[in-house]
Amino acid sequence: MKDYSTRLDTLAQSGTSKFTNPSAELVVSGNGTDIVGNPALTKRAKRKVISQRMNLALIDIAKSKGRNERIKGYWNTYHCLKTVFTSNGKMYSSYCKNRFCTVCCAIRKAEIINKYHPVLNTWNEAYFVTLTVKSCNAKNLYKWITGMFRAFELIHWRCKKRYQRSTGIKLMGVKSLECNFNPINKTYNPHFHIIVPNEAIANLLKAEWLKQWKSDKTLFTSAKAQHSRKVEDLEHDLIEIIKYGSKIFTEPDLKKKGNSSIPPTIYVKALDNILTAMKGKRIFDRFGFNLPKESASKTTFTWLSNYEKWSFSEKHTDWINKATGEGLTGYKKPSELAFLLNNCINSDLQ
DNA sequence: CTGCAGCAAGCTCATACCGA
DNA sequence: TCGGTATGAGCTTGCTGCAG
Repeated sequence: MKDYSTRLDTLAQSGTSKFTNPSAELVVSGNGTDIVGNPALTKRAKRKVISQRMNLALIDIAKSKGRNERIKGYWNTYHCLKTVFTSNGKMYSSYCKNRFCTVCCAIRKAEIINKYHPVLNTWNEAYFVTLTVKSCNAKNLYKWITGMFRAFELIHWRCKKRYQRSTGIKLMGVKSLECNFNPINKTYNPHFHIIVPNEAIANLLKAEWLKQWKSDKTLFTSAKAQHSRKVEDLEHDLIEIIKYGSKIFTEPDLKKKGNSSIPPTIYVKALDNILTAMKGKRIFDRFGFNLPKESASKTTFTWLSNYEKWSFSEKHTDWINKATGEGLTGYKKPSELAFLLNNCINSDLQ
C-alpha cells in the first residue's frame, strides 16, 4: 500500500507552499480548525470514512424504499467536508450539519457541551433521569416518539401551572431523545435522557411520566423502568445526554455478557427508520430555563491568498493534496476500522 | 353555586435543525 | 457558513370537568 500519509511535519509549515496558486484568492468563513498538534483531525478523518460509507448505504435504502425526499440530505452529508482548504496551519471547510453526519454531530456535540456546561455546573445536586416507553417495531416508532414528546409537553405544562399557582416546584433540566435498536428482537427503544438540578425534580418527573402513560389509555399503554441517579461526573453525563439521537453502532446484545467477540454493527435500515421517525423533532432541548444571553457571535470571514486544496479519499482515509499527493492528517485506516466497514454495516435488519 | 386543576390556544421570542 | 423553518419557551386568557 502506498504511503500517502504521516507527513504531519510539513503541516507546521505555514501556507506558502510552492504548489499554491498565488494569484488565486479564496474567501472562507469561520475561524478555521487548527491542523498542527490537533489530534481531533485524525478522529475527523475516521468519522468521515464511516460517515461516507454509512450515507451511501442510507442512500441505497432510501432509494429502495422509494423515499426520494431523504436522498438529498444523505448526499449532502456524503459530500460534507469532502474538499477542505488549508492556509497558515488552519483548515477551512463547509459543514452539512445534518444529524446523520458523524463529523458534524461530533462538532455540534462539543458546541452544546460547551454551551450548557457552565449552567449545569451550578446544579450541585444534579440528577440523571431516564424515561422510557415500551419497545416497539419500526412501523410504530414515529407514533411512539411523537407520543413521548406529547407526554413530556403535557407534564411540563402541568407542572408549570402548578408552579405558577405555587402548588408545585419548578420543572427544569435538559433532555435528549435517544433510540436504540435491538437487532435480536428487531425492536426500537426510544427514551429520554434528562439532567435535572435536584432529586425532587427527578422524582416528580418520574412520577408524572408514569401517571401520564397510565392515564393516557386511549393512545398508548403504560411503561415502567424509569431510572434516576445522582450525577457524579457532569462531563460524562452531559456527553451521555448529547450522544445525538441514535448510537450509530449497535452492540449485538447489551444484556448478555461474554458476547464481545461479535463486533458492533451499523444497522443502516434501522438507522434510516430512526432518522425518519425523528425528523423535525428536537432531539436535544432544555426545558424550564434559558441560557444566559451571549454576545451575538459575529460572523468571521477569512481571505486566503495562499491556500492549498485537499480532497477526501476514502481509499486513503485522508484528505489528499492533488498536487503533492500528501495526506493532510496522516490518518491510516486501522485494521479494525477496515474490518468494521467491510463486515459490520448491515443493510438488511430493520 | 364557587374554586381549583388541567388542557388548549394565541401571542412573541429563542433556538435546534436543515438546505444551500 | 448563513438564512429559513419548525419547534418549543414563556406568558396570558379562557374553557371544562369535578369536588365541595
